[in-house]
Amino acid sequence: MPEYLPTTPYRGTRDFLPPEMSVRTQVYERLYGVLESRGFQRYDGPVLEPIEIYEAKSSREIVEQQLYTLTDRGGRRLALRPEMTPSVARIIAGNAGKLQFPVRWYSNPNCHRYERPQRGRVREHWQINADIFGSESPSCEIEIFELIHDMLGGIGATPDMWRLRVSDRVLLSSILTDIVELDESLLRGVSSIVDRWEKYPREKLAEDAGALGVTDKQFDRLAETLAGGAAVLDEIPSAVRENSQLAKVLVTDAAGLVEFDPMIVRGFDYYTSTVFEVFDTSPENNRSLFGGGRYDNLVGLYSAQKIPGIGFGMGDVTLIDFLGTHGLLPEPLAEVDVVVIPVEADLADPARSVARSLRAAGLRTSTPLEPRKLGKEITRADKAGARVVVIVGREDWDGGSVTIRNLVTKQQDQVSVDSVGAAVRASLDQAAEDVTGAGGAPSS
RNA sequence: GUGGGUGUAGCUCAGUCGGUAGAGCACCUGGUUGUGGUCCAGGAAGUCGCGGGUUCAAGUCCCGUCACUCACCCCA
Repeated sequence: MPEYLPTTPYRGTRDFLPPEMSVRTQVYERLYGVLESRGFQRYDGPVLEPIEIYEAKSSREIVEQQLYTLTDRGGRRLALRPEMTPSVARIIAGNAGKLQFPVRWYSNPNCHRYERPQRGRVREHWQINADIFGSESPSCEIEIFELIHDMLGGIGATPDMWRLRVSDRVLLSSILTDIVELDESLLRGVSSIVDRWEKYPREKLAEDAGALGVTDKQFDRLAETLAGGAAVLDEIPSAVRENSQLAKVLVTDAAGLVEFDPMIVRGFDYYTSTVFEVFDTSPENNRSLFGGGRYDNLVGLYSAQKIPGIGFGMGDVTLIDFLGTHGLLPEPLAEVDVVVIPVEADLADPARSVARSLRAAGLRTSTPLEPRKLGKEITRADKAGARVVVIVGREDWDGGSVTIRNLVTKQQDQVSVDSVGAAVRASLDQAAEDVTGAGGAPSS
């Protein structure tokens, strides 16, 4: 008995068969289209990076528990990238001399984290990253917020399906030190408690805060402040607000793009000001979809230049879950539009010739790779999603014609070889009209 | 790292009181010459997750293990 190797993909990674790949590709292409319509340019980088670029600024959990690491033959310590931001900061720093700042960049890298797979989380995912580098203007925040609206709109989501909640690390620090009157040494620990605020019972939060050294009075003040939401903005000293990118956005028309919410914190250490997170509003998928923020010091790890950045990462797993929850997933694309079927094996050459002219006419066309009975081939063509087959028979061909059969309308016509492209196209258009006419789909 | 659920054909699952495996769908072939979806007939396809134990006998009982999955932790 031979011992076979496993066919399942490595834990937490996925194979994408053509139908799933088609769905993913269609979603991505819409998103790329939106990004490029706003002048974002695509870049890419290596999946392997020196481990140090994560040790410096990513969250501690990522580095200590979730990094895939390896040592190369030269003894260099490397990691599979768990996220793209450190890489893009490195690329920006290394090429700053030839770039015209500010730049708008995007990418769609696969990223790896060693963790336990569950809904919405795997070990390898693809994450669209969109970032702006080289500007401290709050216009960058507005650009990113508008981009998020456009991207979600571009994949069919309506504004009631999601919420864009924003905060600012500068404002949060002020809330914690000026309003709650915490010592600065507690900032990090208490920020983490704020991050978990919605997910835990009050007693648990109080206990954790107490363990850090937060007094009951301070905790109550914190709870009261967070419950007040945006009202806290008025209490924050104006000198602080001048240092907050987000505060500047919130006094413009663009304030309507977001909801200020002091409970938004996010786990990465490198965020310095604006932070934001998009949530699904559906009760069935009530979760954070993606998020990002401003990181003004990350490029500074690589060079003396001060190049601020702001951006976000949108992962494919949560995005596909979101689209599925709201019934927004596109249908997989059919294999081909047309299959050209020779009735006899020795008509394969004519069939390929007809197929070539159909492709020249812009139609996705295939021919059978193995000879089978005509009926079988029509079945296969139908299952492949072709709406038209072209039948190349001996008598027709000798007389300079072929037969086109529309699998949707069942209409069948004999046409001259010269006009086959136009005839198939007309047949496809007719079938499409029949479908939309009968379906009565809403226009929006 | 912690806890729960589930592992039988490609898929969804059944399998009684232990007696060495079934259905539906899908797939392939045929129902005579160049016409699909229905119908009919036939066919192929299973290390019952894996290892051990109990037993004359294990898909079934016991132990272990692995995988998948959901949740926690944390986060995207």
